[in-house]
Amino acid sequence: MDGDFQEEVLNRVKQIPRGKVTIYGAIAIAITGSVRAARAVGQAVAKNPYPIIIPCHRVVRSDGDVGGYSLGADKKIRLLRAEGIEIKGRKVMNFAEILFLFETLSF
DNA sequence: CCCATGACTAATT
DNA sequence: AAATTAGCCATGG
Repeated sequence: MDGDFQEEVLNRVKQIPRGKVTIYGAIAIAITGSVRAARAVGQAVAKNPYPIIIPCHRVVRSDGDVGGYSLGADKKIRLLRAEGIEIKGRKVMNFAEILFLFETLSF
């Protein structure tokens, strides 16, 4: 697909429904086809120009840890809880239940 | 073009 | 189960 990697990332982030989360690796796979670009995805969302508006707080680590946030991890946790997501310590509860993954069109 | 950086991961200890 | 480690990739200097 076209253009800018960061733009692709933000487009995916916008698709994450309220009350759910996805992981960096899932976005990496959706865009590049490999989980290896997960770290680059983190770099991209770190520069998110519109936190909250673009819900990058719904992107967490593969192990269920909330991960980082430009406005601070604690802010990220508050936002997620406000959306009905339960968090214990730094871990997302019911992880598998609320995990959102992207479509893999196979023709 | 080479090098460092980081909101990551998987594997290992 | 928590901490380390090496690997990977898109940026920016």
